[in-house]
Amino acid sequence: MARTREFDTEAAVSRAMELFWTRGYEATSVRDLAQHLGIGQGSLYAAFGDKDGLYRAALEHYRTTLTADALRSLEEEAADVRAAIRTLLTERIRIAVGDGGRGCLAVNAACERLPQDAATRRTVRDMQEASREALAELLRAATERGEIAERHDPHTVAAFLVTFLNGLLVSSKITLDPRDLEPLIDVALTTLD
Amino acid sequence: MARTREFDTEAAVSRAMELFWTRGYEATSVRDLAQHLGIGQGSLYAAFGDKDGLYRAALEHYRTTLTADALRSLEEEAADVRAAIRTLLTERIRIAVGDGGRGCLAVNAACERLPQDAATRRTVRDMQEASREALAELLRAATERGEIAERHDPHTVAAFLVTFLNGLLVSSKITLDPRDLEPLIDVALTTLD
DNA sequence: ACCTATCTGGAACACCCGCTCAAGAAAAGA
DNA sequence: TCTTTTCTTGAGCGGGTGTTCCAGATAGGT
Repeated sequence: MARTREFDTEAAVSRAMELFWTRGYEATSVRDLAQHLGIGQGSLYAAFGDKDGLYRAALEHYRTTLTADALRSLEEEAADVRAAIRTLLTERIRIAVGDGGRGCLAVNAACERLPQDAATRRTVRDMQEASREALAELLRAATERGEIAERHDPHTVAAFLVTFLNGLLVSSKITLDPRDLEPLIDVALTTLD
Repeated sequence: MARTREFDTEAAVSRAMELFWTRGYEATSVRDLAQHLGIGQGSLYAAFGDKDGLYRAALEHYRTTLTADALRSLEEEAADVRAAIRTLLTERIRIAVGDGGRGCLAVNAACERLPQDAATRRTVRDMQEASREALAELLRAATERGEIAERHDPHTVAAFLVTFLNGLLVSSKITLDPRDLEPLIDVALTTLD
């Protein structure tokens, strides 16, 4: 009864995410996007409303893929918190130095679009709170097992780790060599002793 | 022999810095800038070359004013490293949450303009290396006095603190309430025990 | 008081932006 | 096969961009 959409929406969002990630929001034009996604501008607007709509879809895509990766990574090493956290942070650095130092889309979004864009603030805050809570639960369990010291509240340590990760993701854009950053993880992990 | 410039260049750079700081590079138009500085666009281009030139001048102004503040702050509490570092980080948070969460111009610059802009990468890297070295020297002296433990190399701890500060400056844009962030400083400072 | 060099604001330029719209193409039901 | 509906592309719209240029103003040297 009607013509079907020719392009895969999720694949398009994924490609848009790549572009926004390395170039930022303002520096990426709708023409660049349409060309990169392999569709016309009309299709883009029909599917996503406007440039900002596509950006939010990209940010949401980033959240889900990253969350999935992180959860998988954490479950693999549930036995050793330190190892689990080290793996998590190391992996995030590895991703962030890619493409000449693209960093983290969420951190980039916060830096470029805040304080003006309230929607971005909410999205990023939600992402970080989810990470914080997952880490807090991990730390709480490890404290119960006696694996780490009790000098700090698990929630506070979790918040510390999330903020430290923000820092690593910024530094990844400046430094590019993971070997300069990885030793900092060891320092951060001594807060668990 | 010639007409003299009517506006104070440094004051103009300072006001440009304010605008770039809260809005970012791309989202700030040359017309906005000229109006905010109270000069015509012709004068702006005569004095700074182009938009990017004014941005670099603003970033340089940021570096000098911030460095001056930081050095003054550090010298005041040279007797107690922990207090000195806590004061430094607290003060930076206080500035970063201002204006609805403007963050740090250097961190914002890195996030918005890297990896494309090599000049910005160099400037920001230099700023951070200077901070790192100042902190490393502070930590080295404190280690000699037996004030902090020797489990980590001072240079590594200094790099850790700079990266952690990057994280705080990002989190300041998202969270806005210093009281949510200050406890994280205590966690970070336990790396010195 | 005149001349010259540099300043001044703002109009004008070419270009690119985000976005819309019209005309044609493709799929599914009659 | 014809119709209907939604897809497709790309030209076009109004407006904003970074930048240039010009006519007038203002200072100091002669």
